[in-house]
Amino acid sequence: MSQDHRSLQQIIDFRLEKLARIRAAGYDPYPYKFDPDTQVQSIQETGDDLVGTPVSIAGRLVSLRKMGKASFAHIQDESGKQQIYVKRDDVGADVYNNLFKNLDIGDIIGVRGDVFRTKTGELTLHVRELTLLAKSIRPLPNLKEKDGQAFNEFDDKELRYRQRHLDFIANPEVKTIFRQRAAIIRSIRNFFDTRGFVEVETPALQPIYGGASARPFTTYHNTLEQKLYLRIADELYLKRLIIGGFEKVYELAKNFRNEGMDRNHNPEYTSLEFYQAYQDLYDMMELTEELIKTAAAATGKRTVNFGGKTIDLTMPFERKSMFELLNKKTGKTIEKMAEQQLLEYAQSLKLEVSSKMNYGQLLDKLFGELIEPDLVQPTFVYDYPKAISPLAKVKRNGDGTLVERFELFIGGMEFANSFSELTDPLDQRQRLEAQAKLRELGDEEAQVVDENFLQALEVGMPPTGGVGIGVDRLVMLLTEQNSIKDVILFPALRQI
RNA sequence: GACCCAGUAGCUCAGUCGGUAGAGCAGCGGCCUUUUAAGCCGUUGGUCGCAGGUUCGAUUCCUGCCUGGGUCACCA
Repeated sequence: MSQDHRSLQQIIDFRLEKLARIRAAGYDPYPYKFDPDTQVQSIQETGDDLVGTPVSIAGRLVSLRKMGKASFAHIQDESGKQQIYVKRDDVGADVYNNLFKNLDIGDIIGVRGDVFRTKTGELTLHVRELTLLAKSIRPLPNLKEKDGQAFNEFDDKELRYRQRHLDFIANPEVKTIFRQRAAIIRSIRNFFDTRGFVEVETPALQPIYGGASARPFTTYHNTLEQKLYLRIADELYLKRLIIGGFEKVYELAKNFRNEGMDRNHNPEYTSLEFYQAYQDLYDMMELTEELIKTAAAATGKRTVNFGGKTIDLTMPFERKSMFELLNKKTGKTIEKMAEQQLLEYAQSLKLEVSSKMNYGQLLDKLFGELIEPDLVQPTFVYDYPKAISPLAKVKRNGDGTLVERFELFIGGMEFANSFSELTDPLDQRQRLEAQAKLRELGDEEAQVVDENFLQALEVGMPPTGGVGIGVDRLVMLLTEQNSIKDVILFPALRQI
């Protein structure tokens, strides 16, 4: 408390004095329970039919208008705000003078009374009994509003993220984003459960990290005397489950990536990965499309406004090969270009490329710059270069440079990544060893060789389709938020 | 990591072409038994993000740093 400045400390001191007066008058400021029989939303919905009916509600005091021997106030519960009318002659002089007069905005109270309509028309609870449920000793932001329009709105993003509880009190509509998030995740679980998938949990602490190209967080286990990594993906463990005979698995996992943060990236984020034995990339496309449409339906939206563009989530998703998109955009035949030609072409477009980049990285760069931003309506892009896809099977009937991989783009952003999973253990070993060479050359995001995973693959893995989806991004899309911080309850911020 | 913007009372913000600051709300005291951004009278509260520099004097100008936001780069 000593770090509070004097003006704030003064407010806290006044509230502590009130707390003491309440105790001295024999009221418990922090009692054990209260049983409200109604939520305020249902009072407002029922309307005049409720007039005269006794109800009890509980919530936080968010406005207070004292007029001597009678007062109006609003209390806010999870469902909304309710005006209450507290009159000395109805609650009793002792409660009014010794308890009610020592209340502040922010206190949590329970009230029993009956409903009436004031002369200005607001359905109001006429309080007969008032119980303090928690005394607040630290002030809230201003909560003034009229006709739904807030004054002195609590909208400083830093304060809102650092003190989320205040955000939810001052801006209760923000809670709907997180209710929708819960509904989306529930619909995802339901989607897989009804299709016979098993939900699993694999290690977040891993002795070797893998399954994606990213930099990990490291930690240390004292008893094992061993370095551990926080997972960047759960892919390799899920594949071991497929090898072991689980044929359909999914996991909603927190991943941790030690990389930059911005409106699309939080260092810890939620991924969905699912794998189905005996299926391939094209089966996964269909499953992914169905899944996203199911999740969208859970929010009741058919179209969303995302990044200033309207996206229709009911239409069939587009399916395009990377070259088809690049050729159309550039007017060239990109697949006929060799690495050197691709480099020169990218340089001619003034893209940031270097001669150290391989064929796959160059193609990925071109695609990211020229095509991704235009992929507004949901589009599956397939035929990825092998060099940047070490966990995907080579494209069937191809020349060996491409793999069976798709990524799903919506609103210019990547939402899903999928492979016909590489199941050839010898090929997989070579690809991971190639990644290890990239690491030696300084690519900190290149993947590492996981001997345990390779040995599992050697036991034999059925043909399998697998998909990874960024759940936070999906929530962003479906709740029309343009920052990942707005769909994560406590986004990462620097400690101050 | 680079660039741009911001940080003044508990909250929302003004302001100082350099002379150590104001408002509304909240708070405190008083009046008020159907108010609703309640009202009326009175009133407390600030290391002006932090640290240096220039200056007789810095919250204001300069430099560095901290925190957040935005854009870009990388990634999901």
